[in-house]
Amino acid sequence: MIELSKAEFEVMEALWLGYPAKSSEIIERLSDDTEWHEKTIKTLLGRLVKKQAVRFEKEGRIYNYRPTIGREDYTLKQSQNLIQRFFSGRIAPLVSGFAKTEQLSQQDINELKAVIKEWEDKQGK
Amino acid sequence: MIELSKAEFEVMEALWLGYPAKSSEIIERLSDDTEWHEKTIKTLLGRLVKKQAVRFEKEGRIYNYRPTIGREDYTLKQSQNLIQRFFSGRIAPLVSGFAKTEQLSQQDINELKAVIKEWEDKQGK
DNA sequence: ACAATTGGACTACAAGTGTAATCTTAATTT
DNA sequence: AAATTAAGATTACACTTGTAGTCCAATTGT
Repeated sequence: MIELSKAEFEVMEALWLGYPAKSSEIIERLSDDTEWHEKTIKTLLGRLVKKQAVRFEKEGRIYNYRPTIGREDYTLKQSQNLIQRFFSGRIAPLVSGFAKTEQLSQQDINELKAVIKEWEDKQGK
Repeated sequence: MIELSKAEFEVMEALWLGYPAKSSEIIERLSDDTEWHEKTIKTLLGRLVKKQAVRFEKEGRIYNYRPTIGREDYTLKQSQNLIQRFFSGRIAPLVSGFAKTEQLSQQDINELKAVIKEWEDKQGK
């Protein structure tokens, strides 16, 4: 599985916002959130290509980048990994921890209920 | 906040199992799960002390180590951090992802329901 | 008492990461 | 056309991480 550093993930976030995208566009998008130098972002793009998290097509001397992995896939796998390491793969202890520290809103509860209902409907049939 | 590398976390796991503990005990505990050389574990312990995740009292020329941070605290904070970065701080999308990939068992569902009930009871009153 | 072992301190070293700067070449500005 | 700018490639450099090895002093075994 492809592993991304924090900084690399930030660049992926910018790319996931819309692609294909030129480096100038990615730099532009990131300028809202970070103070990174243009050169830094280019370096990170290069590393992402090397890791095969990103590929590109040349258009003249400019590259059009696009992700090779989906945000959903990546974040879910990383989450599963963390939950495996920290909570032996069970998710309830994590939610319970959130509840204890007042991190759960009514909206979260509603959403969780919806997820549960969906799961039960699928099982039922 | 104290940041631990994966290997460092493994050592913390061994220490959290029981403390204070001498390095020989920690090495013994880790020998069940890993192939690490004794020297490797000593190095990691040293780094943990430097990071102040662990402290020790001397007993003669031997050190008795103990954690300065709790497992619960650490894992919850790291989880919150990940959920913040990946899901804008909302937990339902994560649970939903688990559901979609068949990672949710009946037991998980029951536990989640219990967490929800507890939350609601606390709110209600 | 001397040798071997053990605990901890210090050193090592490659790969990964954050954060660019420099070099080369092509495009754009004046 | 000459100068400046911009894209990408290459190089840099300190810090972290994984994974030990070496050195020294104390302890233990014989």
